[in-house]
Amino acid sequence: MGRSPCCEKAHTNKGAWTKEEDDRLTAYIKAHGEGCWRSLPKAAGLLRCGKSCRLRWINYLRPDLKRGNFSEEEDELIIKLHSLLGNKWSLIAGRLPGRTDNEIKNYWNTHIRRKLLSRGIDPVSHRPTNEHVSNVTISFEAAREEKGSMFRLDEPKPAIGHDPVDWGQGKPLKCPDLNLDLCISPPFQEDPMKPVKREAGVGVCFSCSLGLPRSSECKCSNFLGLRTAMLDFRSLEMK
DNA sequence: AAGTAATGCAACCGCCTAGGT
DNA sequence: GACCTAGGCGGTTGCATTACT
Repeated sequence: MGRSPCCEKAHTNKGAWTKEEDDRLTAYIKAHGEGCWRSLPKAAGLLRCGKSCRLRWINYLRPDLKRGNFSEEEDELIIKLHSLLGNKWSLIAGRLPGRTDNEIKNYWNTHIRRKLLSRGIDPVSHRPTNEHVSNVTISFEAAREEKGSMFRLDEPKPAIGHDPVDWGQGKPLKCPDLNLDLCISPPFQEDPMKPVKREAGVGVCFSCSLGLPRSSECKCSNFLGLRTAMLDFRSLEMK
């Protein structure tokens, strides 16, 4: 059994909005403000789903929207933000006043993707498409979105420069997105001819190397079994 | 001029999450 | 903690327009 639909589909219009519907929605929101999208259609006399009203208002009817072509600066900012945030269109839109997530998403898919590909850049990874080295990008994006993280990207955009380091109202960010342009190489060995000597507290037991829960006898100092099992940071070369 | 393919974009769909009970 | 609801988001679709043959 699935969720109940967000509205009564049998009695709702679908497809393109008419001028009259736009006028009704605009007039209602101007009079009563945004909010309670579920009940809005009925109150405004619209045969539309609440979600549809919200989308129409946010994407096309809001008075603060900037219509028209994207500038070169906006292009570059979108590319930069996408390289940091990925497909977080709403967050990207939050940094571009007057632009909506839907508009940016469409613009990305129709223009910027092609632009990057023509430059020989992969629009997903933002790396040259002919790059053969296996790269690892370590991002704190996921952690950042959690409560209590060092800073939040969904804060209102300060009227400072476009560089992410400026987003903290001029204060240096404690943890900007970490993109070390790392690549994986064989594990570090001071002298490849010497056998590796593991000191107490440095080596890992078998279970830790597999990432299994630590046993009571375990004296490993590894971090989630990553020290030698997966990520010996000494072996991550800075490019 | 007509037919077809490519493109752009508005709108929808389904999932996720936060907040309330 | 479980459940429900509304709002929000990203992916996808479908239609109108434009470009090409």
